[in-house]
Amino acid sequence: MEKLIDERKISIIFKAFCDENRIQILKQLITGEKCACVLLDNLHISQPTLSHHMKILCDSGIVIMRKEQKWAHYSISQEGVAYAINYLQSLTPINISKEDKPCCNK
Amino acid sequence: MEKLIDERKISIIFKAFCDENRIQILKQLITGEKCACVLLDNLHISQPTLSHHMKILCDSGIVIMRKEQKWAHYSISQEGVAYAINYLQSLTPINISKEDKPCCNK
DNA sequence: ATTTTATATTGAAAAATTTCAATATTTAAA
DNA sequence: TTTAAATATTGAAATTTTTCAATATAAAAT
Repeated sequence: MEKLIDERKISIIFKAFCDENRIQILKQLITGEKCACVLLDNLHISQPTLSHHMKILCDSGIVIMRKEQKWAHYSISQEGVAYAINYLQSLTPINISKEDKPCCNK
Repeated sequence: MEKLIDERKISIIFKAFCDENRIQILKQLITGEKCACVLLDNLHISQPTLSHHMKILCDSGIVIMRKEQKWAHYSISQEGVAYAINYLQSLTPINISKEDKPCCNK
C-alpha cells in the first residue's frame, strides 16, 4: 500500500495523459505492443517528436519499452495504469455531512 | 457507455493531474468541500494563480464549484473521477499472444 | 567495409502554461 | 452609500513543453 504520495510523482505520472499525441499513442498500444516505426506511421509528427513523447510515457511508468536489436517495442504497463487508477480512487472524498462543513476560516 | 473518446477531451481531463499545485489542491479536497480562501491558505501561490488552477480543475470535470454568496466552494466530482478511471481501465491491453505480434511493417 | 534502417540526442524556435501585479466584479458589512 | 472581503479577469513576464532539422548511435544488410 503506497503511503507517501508526493505531488511531483503524481504529476509526472499523469503527464502521460495530457497531450493529444500521447493519447493517440496509448490508443494504438491498447491492441498490444507496437514498435516505434509502426506508431510513427499512424501519427503526423516527426520521428524525434515521437521519441520525445515515448520518453515522457516511459518516465510516467504508464508505458514500458523492450529493446530488441534495432527495434524499440512499446507496451502499456499494467502496473503503471493500476497505480494511476489507485491514485484516482483515493480521490473519493470522505463523506462529510453538509451541516458539519466549516466555511472560510470563520 | 461512452463510445467516441476523443483525444482532446481526454487530455483536458487529465490536465487536472499534471501540475503539483493542482495535486495539492485535490489533496485538500479529499477531506471534503473547501472554499477558495481555505485552499489558498494552504498553498504558496497568489490568489489569481489559485483562480487559474481552479478553472483548469473545473474545465477538466474533476472538480465542481458551488457559488454561495461571496464564496466559491469547490469539491471533487465523483462523476468526473469515475470517467477518468473508466478511461484508464480501457487501457488494459487485449492480450495478444507474443507469437502473433507483428513487427515493424514487415 | 560501406550503406541502410531504426531510434535517440542536441539545439533552437514556436507554442502553451504558470505566475503575479493590477484591476474588475460582486456581495456583505459598516 | 462607502468600505471591506472574496473571487475573477487582464496583461505581461518567466518557465515549460512541443516540435523539428540536424546529427549521433547502433545494429542489419549489402
